[in-house]
Amino acid sequence: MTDLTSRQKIILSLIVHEHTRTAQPVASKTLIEDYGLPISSATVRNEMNTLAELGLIRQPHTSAGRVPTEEGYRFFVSNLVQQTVLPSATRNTISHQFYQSRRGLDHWLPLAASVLANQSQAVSLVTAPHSEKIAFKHLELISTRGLQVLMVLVLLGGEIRQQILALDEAYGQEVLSRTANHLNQEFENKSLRQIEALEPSNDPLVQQILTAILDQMHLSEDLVTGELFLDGLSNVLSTPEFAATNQERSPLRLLEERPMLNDLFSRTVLTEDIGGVQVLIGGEGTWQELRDCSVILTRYGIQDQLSGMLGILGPMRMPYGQAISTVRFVGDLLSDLVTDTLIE
Amino acid sequence: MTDLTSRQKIILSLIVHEHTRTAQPVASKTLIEDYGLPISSATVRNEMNTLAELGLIRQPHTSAGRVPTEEGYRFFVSNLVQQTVLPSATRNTISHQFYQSRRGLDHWLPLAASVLANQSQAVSLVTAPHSEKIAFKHLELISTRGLQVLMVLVLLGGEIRQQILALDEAYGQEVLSRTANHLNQEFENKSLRQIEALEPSNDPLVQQILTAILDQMHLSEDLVTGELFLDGLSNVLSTPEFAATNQERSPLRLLEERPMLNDLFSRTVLTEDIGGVQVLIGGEGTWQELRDCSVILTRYGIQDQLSGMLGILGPMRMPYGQAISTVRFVGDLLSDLVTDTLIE
DNA sequence: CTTAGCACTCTCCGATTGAGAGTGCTAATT
DNA sequence: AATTAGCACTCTCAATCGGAGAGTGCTAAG
Repeated sequence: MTDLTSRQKIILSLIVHEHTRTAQPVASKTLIEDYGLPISSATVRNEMNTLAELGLIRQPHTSAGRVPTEEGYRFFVSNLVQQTVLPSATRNTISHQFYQSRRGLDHWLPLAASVLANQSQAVSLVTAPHSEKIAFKHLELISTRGLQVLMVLVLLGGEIRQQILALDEAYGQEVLSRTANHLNQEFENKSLRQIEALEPSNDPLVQQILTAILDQMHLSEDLVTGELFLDGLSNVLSTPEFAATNQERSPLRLLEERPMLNDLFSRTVLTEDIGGVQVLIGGEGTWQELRDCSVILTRYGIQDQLSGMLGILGPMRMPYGQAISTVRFVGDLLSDLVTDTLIE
Repeated sequence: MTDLTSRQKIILSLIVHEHTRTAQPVASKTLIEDYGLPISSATVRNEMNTLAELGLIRQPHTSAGRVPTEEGYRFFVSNLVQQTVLPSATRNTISHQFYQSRRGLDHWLPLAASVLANQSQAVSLVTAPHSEKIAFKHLELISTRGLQVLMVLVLLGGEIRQQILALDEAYGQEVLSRTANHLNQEFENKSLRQIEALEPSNDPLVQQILTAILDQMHLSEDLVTGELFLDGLSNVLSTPEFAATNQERSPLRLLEERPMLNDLFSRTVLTEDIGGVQVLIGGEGTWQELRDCSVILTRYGIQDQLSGMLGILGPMRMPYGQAISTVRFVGDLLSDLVTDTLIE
């Protein structure tokens, strides 16, 4: 598939670049004039014909300029895109924002979304990191009033889940604390499966709490529950690709449908895989809504322990080089932060 | 201001109703044909002239039908809107969703947003409830590794805040638990101000933790940090009022700007106040972006203790009766739930 | 005060037109 | 064999025009 002459590659790159800039079909004359190609427009047109036969570019209509096809973008991203290095000033500014602020994912995740959106001028998505293996870390029972007890459950990895329990019987804070401590010793670092396998207790209080703990751990197992941070919606509202001309078919709809998003995230086999950064171009036949869009995703965190997804969604006509670099950079940054603050 | 004849009120109501339905200017003939008014179109036109002089309706251009003005909608909402009662089937369905699911705000809030969005076919906003007075409830220190400690802070009202502390010196879980218990006894139910007023401890560990606690309590004081749940974006993407024709001026932009949102929420003096539900029509001169939109808001929770905001944002042309009822219903529902599970 | 009647105005839609952009093809050149 | 100049051709886009239709405002009669 790499059997393009170097001149054809240059021309394809230029078409992609120019079309990204102007959103217009690219004329042969534009290329030689604006980019100073040392050949004539007729030659460019001949090459364009070849590229069109290969399905990499197309004409919106006879006698118009050329536009990259989905395939064309794919070829470009796989073979031609040059990773831009973010200017060190930009990198420093971004890092600084993360390291100066209070430590904690609750700040970092929205911040990551914000940075991604601003840098890429697209929509950004960041999911909260999620443990591969759910395991118990710490339990706390806090008496509130009447039969109500606030249960705070900390999982390995640092995920915190809370629930209000309505107990069958009133217990003092004294008893609750003792029970919690007892369970803390018994369960520490045990996985969901291990806890499930333990034989049930006779104590009704323990039984009730155990049920709640298992409930919460099961919930935490589902990706669906994880928090999702979005930003940059306003960046794309005005672009034609996101306009809701085609009623109800706007790509933004995807962002509100958790099942679809999880599907998107869990798609491990993506067509383009650039050093951990995955590029999904034009919905890859699966997502109608993304026909004119691209998604750039990466996983961050710690392999097999605590990881999340982060990426951007923008028009297919997108500065891929910069976008990929930005996603990678922010991903690496978050990975470092997560590693530093891992609860184990 | 209520000095309209009853016939004028009927005509205004019908114009509002019809325009809400069709989004088109309303002709005099339409009113008598579709709504069976026992008068002629000429009479209707005369009345329309009066209404136009009062600034309640206007013509987009000479010889077109009439459209309600901002003032017209305001008059309608203040004087004419009839609160529809949600069908009991609908009410039951909604209640059921809340009461069947696991108890906990983390489920209820997104659910409320989803219900509001579906019912109103507009964008919904729900903020997490927030304590008026920040006060300490419970502290937990969990040793993780090295110098790192996970601090979990429960505030009165049930808000949970977590932070990872990097201590100066390594302490065992033993010491941490003792310290936490000690602070729990000393601080229980104390407000931020009271804790600030206490004289500092000599223990360096306590000092460091106290700093973190106060930091977190201060953060919790800012509305800005509260979580915000949105839903129903796709409901309005295709409506002209939300289209980003006027670049960067889409009402949806507001939803990404926390300062603006807080401003909106904190605006206590709203022009229309219907039994706790506030209706903001056309941005009220303050929000340019909302020129063609309306916001229906209400506060839920427990007065002076733990409360949040919830509401919808839709086109000015909106079925106010139903929208107001829905907002009120969901607000009351959440208030009940919050009251039931209050941490005190 | 209400209404029938009618002229008037303004929008909307389709058809028409001309200019301009950009191509494809052919024949000449390197 | 590859490149290029030249030119006719095609298609879009924007502007213009005109007629149909919707809806009003006004006047005069009931």
